[in-house]
Amino acid sequence: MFSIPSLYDMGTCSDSYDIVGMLSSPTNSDNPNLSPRSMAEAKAVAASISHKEAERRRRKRINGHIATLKSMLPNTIKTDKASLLGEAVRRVKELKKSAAELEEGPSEADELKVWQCEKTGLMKAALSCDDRPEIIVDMIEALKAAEAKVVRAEMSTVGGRTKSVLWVTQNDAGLGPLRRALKMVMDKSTLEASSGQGLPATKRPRYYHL
Amino acid sequence: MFSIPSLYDMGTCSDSYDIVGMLSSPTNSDNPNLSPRSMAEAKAVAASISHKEAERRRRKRINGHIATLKSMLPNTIKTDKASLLGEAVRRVKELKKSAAELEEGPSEADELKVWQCEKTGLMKAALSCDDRPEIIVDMIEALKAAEAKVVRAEMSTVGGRTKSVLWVTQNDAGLGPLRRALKMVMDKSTLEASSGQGLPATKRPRYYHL
DNA sequence: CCCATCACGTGTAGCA
DNA sequence: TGCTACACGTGATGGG
Repeated sequence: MFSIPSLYDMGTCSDSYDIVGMLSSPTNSDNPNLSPRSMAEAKAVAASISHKEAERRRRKRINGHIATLKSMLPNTIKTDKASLLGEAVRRVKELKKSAAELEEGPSEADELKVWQCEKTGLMKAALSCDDRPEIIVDMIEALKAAEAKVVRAEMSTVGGRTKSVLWVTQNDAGLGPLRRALKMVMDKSTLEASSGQGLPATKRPRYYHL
Repeated sequence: MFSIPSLYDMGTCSDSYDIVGMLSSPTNSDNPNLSPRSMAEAKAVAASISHKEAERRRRKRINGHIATLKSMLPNTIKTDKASLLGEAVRRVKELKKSAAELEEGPSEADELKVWQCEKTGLMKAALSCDDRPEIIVDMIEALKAAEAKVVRAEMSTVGGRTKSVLWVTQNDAGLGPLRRALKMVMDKSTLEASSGQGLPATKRPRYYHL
């Protein structure tokens, strides 16, 4: 199978012991006419040490990165190299998830999701629909009517679409009212988009657009 | 790229040529009266095997984590193990920075920063001040006056304080008007906080609070 | 060719 | 003493 006889059979275990002696004694690099045997061996030795040092450098690079990695995520316990990399994996995964949550922008289709974040205990809501100037005010009013206290919000608008992600403090009312309130906001947005500007005159002429 | 498991992973290629033989042939663990020489050697061999396999497992753990790391950050070029870890460092640093930008919550002191994001080309603004119900409406009006189109916003409120981070499309007006507009919003917030509710009656009685 | 990278086995130091 | 984790040197392999 993996027979590699040619190379090593001859050299037979001259792995390293005598080479140190060769390294210092002959030193015939400048002298061209010398035993080709020792010349070849000297070359081999030089290659070996070069290889050794290269590998050393490589290890230093890797371990250096691992060290900085460990310094920047205060894992404290489990200073284990493997566990540390596991932690790094966790962090990067976390990053990708939270970044994808909103940064990916509003979705093409209208969407409303309301759920409970078991990590923080807060209620969370994500809503994407057509953008319009007063949507923020409508959202504020809807949230007030649902007695929902928003503790954090992220929103983005691109290409006439908008997406909002809300963190709401838990209250006894639960998810239902929050979902209904936001659904009304979303539906109003789609309605106004389909019918050509059908708001009578009761609307405040002032535009609130973030 | 790396990881050529084919050769050694399976039982193939009995890495330890004679040891397996030693392992099975003497089998003197139960026999007390035997050459103590060979017993000691057998123990040593067993220890060596155990050690070897343990190290193998450790390597597999580390490389496994590195593999998942590489799979989840599509670095494409530079599949190098060291460079990969460098990329991971970059990503985690990025995460910590963007997370610290707002998630750390509003600062204790009033603060307004307006700058240019060279990465996205957008103008960015971060503002933290006392919270009040109509601050969002005020911000909207101020931004409209400054002709600033907000393309993304993150805001959080905790303990009566609020912090907002805004991404604004670049316009010829530049950073100045944007800064001035937001400064007025911030100053109004601090003013109302110091004087006990000093708004006349011109204010809309309705509260807009996200 | 040489160079860079990898997986491997081993020596060794801390810890139960 | 056994176990765990680490750094080291070495053979093999693939790409300029």
